[in-house]
Amino acid sequence: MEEYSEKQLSILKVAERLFADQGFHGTSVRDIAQEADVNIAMISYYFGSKDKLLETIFTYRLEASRKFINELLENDTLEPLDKINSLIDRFINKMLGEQYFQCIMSREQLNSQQSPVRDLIWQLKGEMLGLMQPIVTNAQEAGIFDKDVDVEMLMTTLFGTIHQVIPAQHILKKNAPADVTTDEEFSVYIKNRVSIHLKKLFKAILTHEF
Amino acid sequence: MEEYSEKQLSILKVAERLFADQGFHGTSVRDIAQEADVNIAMISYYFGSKDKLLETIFTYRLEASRKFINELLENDTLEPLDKINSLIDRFINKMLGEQYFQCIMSREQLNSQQSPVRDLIWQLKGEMLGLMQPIVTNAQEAGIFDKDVDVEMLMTTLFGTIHQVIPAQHILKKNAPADVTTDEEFSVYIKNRVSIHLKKLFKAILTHEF
DNA sequence: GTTTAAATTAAACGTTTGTTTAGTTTTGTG
DNA sequence: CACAAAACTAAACAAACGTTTAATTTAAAC
Repeated sequence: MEEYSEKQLSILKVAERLFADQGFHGTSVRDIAQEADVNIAMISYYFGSKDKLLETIFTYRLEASRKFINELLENDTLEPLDKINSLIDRFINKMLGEQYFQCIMSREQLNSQQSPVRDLIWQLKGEMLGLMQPIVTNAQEAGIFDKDVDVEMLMTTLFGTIHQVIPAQHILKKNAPADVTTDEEFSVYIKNRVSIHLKKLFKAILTHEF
Repeated sequence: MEEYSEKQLSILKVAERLFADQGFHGTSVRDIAQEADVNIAMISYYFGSKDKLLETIFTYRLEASRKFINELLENDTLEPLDKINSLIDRFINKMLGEQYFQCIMSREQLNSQQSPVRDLIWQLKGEMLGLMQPIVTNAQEAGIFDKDVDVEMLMTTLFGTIHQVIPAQHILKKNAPADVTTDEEFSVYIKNRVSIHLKKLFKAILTHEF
């Protein structure tokens, strides 16, 4: 784990935003350099290449995701459903808190030809499945959760819903209550709405209660 | 609605696949021309430009989607839940049957700067919400569905789950039963698995039954 | 068979791409 | 101050990009 200078962090931040908004190939290093207010050559100088820059963003973000997963594992005192609910809220907060990166992930996971970045994505997804699976299995054996649950599909729904909410925010903003005006208010509003929705979904499927 | 020659259709087909696999900016017109076995100049000759080519793919596919929606509206004799189930199955079949195009949609809906293509996507999504909303509302008034349902989020989950399944198929293929070997068998298997999952989800949320 | 339009081609167009070079400035150290 | 290493810059690089041109072949109509 390296440390990055302010300038490097500025490049990473700008690159993440532009890659999210316009795609990797839709963003030129000149765009990045201009918005980050650095010389073009600095990007190669710091990160080696444009590809390596993307990889740097990924290792940087995914390292944080690993920490995030390990923190989730420590909450071992909660009831199974509370554990699931806590997990849902944390996922929503994490993913909506790094929307630019999640956009890049959405894009990169679609690439057919395998790449270092693509491999990292699916490896992490596997780890997240491995996080939820035992919680569900244990609760099933304790007779708390329904036996007949497709956990892999449930995770797909969790990620899919959040990944779908991110680009849909323009639309959701229009239909939001009138008292939601600022960006911060909307952020709270949308997180809460997704949270309620997903918790209801999971509870219904896992416990057959409402 | 125009008719396209075999050569034009060949270009459209190849372009759709490559745009899905590598992204729009990640695919060059030379790539498309080579794989479609036509001269590079033919793409501009037929479609005007690379951008127009993408737009052509969209108008072509979205026209079919409109027909698809109208067909759904005709099934007016079914019970509300059967109507929802039919809708789920048709969506799964449609979207998994045109996976390349759905990949392109997944990518393009992430673009921040508005474009003809982006507008078309969200317009269609609005229409699909408008398709499901009355079904749910009517059943709610008849006391068949739960009053407290976030239909917009439910649609988000529907699309999100299917859009997430598409790139996850490599992984899901590994964990598939041993008797699923051919591509056709896997296609049936995965459609069925998603169908069961989503129907269960919708039934639980809408009717509080299992 | 001749003529006219459409289809097709190879080559070239001017940009833009990511990257590198060679030179300059800044920084830190003895 | 002197000096070496790091940081930074403007310019140039070759390659790839989407598009157009001008010439040629094919097809259709009379």
